[in-house]
Amino acid sequence: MVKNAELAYIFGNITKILKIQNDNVFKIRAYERVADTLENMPMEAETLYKSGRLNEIPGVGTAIAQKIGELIETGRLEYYEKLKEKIPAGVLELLNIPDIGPRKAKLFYEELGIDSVEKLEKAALAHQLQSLYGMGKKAEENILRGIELYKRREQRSPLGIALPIAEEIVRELKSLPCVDQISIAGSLRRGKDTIKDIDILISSLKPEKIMEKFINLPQTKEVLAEGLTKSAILTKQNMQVDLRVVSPDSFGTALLYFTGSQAHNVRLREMAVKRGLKINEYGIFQVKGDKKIGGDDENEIYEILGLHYIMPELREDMGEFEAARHSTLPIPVELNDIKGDLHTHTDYSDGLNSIKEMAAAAKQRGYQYIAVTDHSQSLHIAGGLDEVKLLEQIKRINEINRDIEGITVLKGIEVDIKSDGSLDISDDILKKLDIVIAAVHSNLKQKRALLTERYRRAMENPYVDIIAHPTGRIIGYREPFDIDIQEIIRIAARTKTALEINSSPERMDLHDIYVKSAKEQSVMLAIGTDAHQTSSLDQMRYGLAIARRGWLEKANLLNTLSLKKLKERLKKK
DNA sequence: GCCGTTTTCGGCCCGACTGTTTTCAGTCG
Repeated sequence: MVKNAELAYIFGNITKILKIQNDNVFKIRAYERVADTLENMPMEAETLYKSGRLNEIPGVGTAIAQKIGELIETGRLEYYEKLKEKIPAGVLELLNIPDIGPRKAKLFYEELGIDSVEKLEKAALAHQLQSLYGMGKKAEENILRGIELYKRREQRSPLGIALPIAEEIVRELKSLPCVDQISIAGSLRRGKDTIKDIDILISSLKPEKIMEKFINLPQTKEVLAEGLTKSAILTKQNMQVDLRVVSPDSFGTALLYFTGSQAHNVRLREMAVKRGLKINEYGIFQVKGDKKIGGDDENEIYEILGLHYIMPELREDMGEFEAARHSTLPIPVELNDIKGDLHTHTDYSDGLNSIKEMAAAAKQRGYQYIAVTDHSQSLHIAGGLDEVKLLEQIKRINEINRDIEGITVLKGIEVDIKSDGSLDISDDILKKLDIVIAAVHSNLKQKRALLTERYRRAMENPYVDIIAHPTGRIIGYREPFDIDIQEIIRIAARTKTALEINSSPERMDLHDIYVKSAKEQSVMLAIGTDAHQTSSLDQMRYGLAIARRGWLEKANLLNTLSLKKLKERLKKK
């Protein structure tokens, strides 16, 4: 089985090589588009290939269809092999570094023979890059900073990437009859926005059978460790997966132990000691006589320690013990509390699906409403809407709302906040919308005070309801903007502007710690998937993880409100 | 390389910013 992800990876690499070779930009775009589509489409390309329907994939014509066919049939692609002879893989790696594009990669490779990140770093530290045409001191510094970022990205994966990989492995292991209980553990279970490796815990009386299956999974690229209680593999996506197998009567304490965080566990064990108890991964024991008094159920451990159950997302030793003792733990918001998505795109800008398709997909997910918030005009590349086109879309949505039942499409916009804090769409037009999301997409390196001021102006606009992806970070690629986030939270509170929890895996923005402080200042939050296609509406759960880690309850979120209540709550137009 | 059919050939989203230039290339989104 050739996975879409593998095809996407290869077409992505072809794209990169063609860019470095300075090939026809439209040809490059064609490959790039296909790589992107392959990665995100729900249907397996191989399935389509077998029924002769590859050309149904948008952007796939005869040439690319032939190449996909060759890959599926033979596992390799002659065209790709030839390209790789000219540009080594290490040169492609350079493109993942911020501030390095095809031109610089080519320059470094041809002039200095740089074909790896390590060599690039060496050359930069030796100030060899400065002398190259078009390069200078600052460019060299930027590259060194980019390498640092890049290295960190290598270490952690976004929740939205790691979780599906983990779930697939869990599904496969679960098929073994000797598996008693199975759970994802570690930071992934705690819903952290980025994950270093995947931890999976199984209880079983036949660990050898489980380990055998595990190290021979189709995902396995390399076996890092192999034992009866603990094994580790590296997947084809270079993600480390640790598997632990314990006996059924230890599942609860083992899960507690492997879920962490370490700080949480330390506190928990300290509390046990004070009660003459001892917790390890095999159970909770009375120190006197070493008598086991529990261990098969997580909840039981908290109970024995006189605590309410603390859900994994809160286990960071960030006040959860105190809250558990005083019965002030949040009542966690659940996926079925979510009544709608407040940040989506359609084919009016850079989305893939029509308004109707997005609405139908939202309805299918049990929502009452979906806000269509396409980009505004200054984001040209995303096909941002000018006022004429926006008015046209408003009209279209009114028609659709008359036609469809069971879901309401909210008329919205993701309006660009310009460098001076003014908006990209006039108030006269904004007031015709149900919901206005404002976002910064340009001039990202403004000075802290200036950028914060820019946000202030936007939030003070009477029509702005939500600030999208407030810190602007792209995980592993772009640091959060240099903004005074606490000041922004204060302004949000004063202006009754909601802050977004953007669910797209690479953003996961606002970060949980700021979500919590926003809640503490009575700022409303709104989870938006930023979906550019129907399937991405499912990313809601990643934003939900942030919300839960941010101690949010139903009442702290705009999109747990019914349609009627939401409309009352949005800024008065 | 894909797409459409008032085009089977000629289009195909491009503006802002940065750092390096002395008029613009490279990167980003």
